[in-house]
Amino acid sequence: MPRPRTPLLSTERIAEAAMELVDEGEPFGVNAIARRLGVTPSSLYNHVAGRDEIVELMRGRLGEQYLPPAIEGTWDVVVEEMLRAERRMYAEHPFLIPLIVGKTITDPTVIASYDLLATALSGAGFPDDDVLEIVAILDAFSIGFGLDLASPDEIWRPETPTTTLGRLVESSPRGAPRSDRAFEAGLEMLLDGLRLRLARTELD
Amino acid sequence: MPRPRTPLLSTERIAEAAMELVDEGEPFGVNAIARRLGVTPSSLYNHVAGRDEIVELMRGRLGEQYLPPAIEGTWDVVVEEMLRAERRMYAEHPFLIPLIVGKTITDPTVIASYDLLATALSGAGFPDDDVLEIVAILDAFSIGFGLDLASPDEIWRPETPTTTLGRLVESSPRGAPRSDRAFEAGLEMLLDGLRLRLARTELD
DNA sequence: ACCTGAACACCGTTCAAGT
DNA sequence: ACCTGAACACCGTTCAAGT
Repeated sequence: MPRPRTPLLSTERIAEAAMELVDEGEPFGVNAIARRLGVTPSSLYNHVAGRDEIVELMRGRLGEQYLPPAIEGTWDVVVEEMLRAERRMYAEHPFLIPLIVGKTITDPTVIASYDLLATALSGAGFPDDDVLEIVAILDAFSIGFGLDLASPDEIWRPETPTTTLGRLVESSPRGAPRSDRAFEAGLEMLLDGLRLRLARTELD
Repeated sequence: MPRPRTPLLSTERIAEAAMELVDEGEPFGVNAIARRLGVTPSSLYNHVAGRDEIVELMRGRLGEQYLPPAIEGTWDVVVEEMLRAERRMYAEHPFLIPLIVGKTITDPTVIASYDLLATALSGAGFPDDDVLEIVAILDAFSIGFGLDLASPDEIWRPETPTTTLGRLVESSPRGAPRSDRAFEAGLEMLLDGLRLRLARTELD
């Protein structure tokens, strides 16, 4: 069945199938996507350059869904809203995180949201030299807590005796609730820290 | 050359070859390790259970090299020393990070260092329910900034016009120096935030 | 323009065979 | 006990052939 009159594939259909795979926690790959679409792996190469481009397609797709194109309010509201949006995104699609980690970001929607953040920080009075550094901090924060969500329920498996860790691992909440509490506490620290930093900057 | 009188392999030699591969940024895998050791891939399975166990071997190896078995000082000194140790570890072996991310930690040395941290926090007066949450924050911080080191030099590649990001990406420092500055700033925020949190706890 | 099928160079893992 | 070599079920990617 070569060259159907109406195309079987498109970047959208490929991205959609890829996201389904990722959300179900299935192993992600070109072959698996092709299987899900009832098509041969080589067919995909008529629409995308390869595996990496499919990952970037997913990043963009989620960016459109979750990241606000504009935010009203002071710089700290922008930071908070953006981090909460990323948090929701990662919480609802945790398995995407290991795939996008360490890949150059090119998707326009996602670039635009980093730009929004950088513009807000710059406008608030953070020196140019500090802005990208702060964006890096925010990113580390976001990715770090995102990975916390993607982690196995059992992060530590002590096989030797411990004085504190073992006891806590037994008794403490696991999974999403613990991670959410940690995120909230971390977010508060981060915002306080940034406000303090801006106040110090303004003293100069 | 089957069954040499003195074994060609051992977990140590395997871990060593694996680390060499990772540090050189070469693709990591069972086959590549075997090639480097001048041996058949299947030989490795006489010493390790598979790829995942080799990754955990590397984690343990680095833990022994970098993580202090004990730290003198107050809880915040413990936190700072531990994070700096992890930072050095990740900075000198950035390509390991994507491999260990999201894998259950079993290595005794690494478990012991998390235990050290948990014991210090618990002894300082942080409530039991908060300790693992804080450890999760520290971990997110550490991994987040570690990944920042493992990232490509070019994190963002704007292909559409931006108001602020593009300009900053052109002019700002890249790579390790930017990441180091961000780490230091983040560490300070984190420690201030935790001290504040403890002070609040002690008011109750 | 868009899909198939064969082919290529890889993976990680298992297992019988050899000493 | 420890290594080899063949085998298996996968990968991602390329490319000629077909309409």
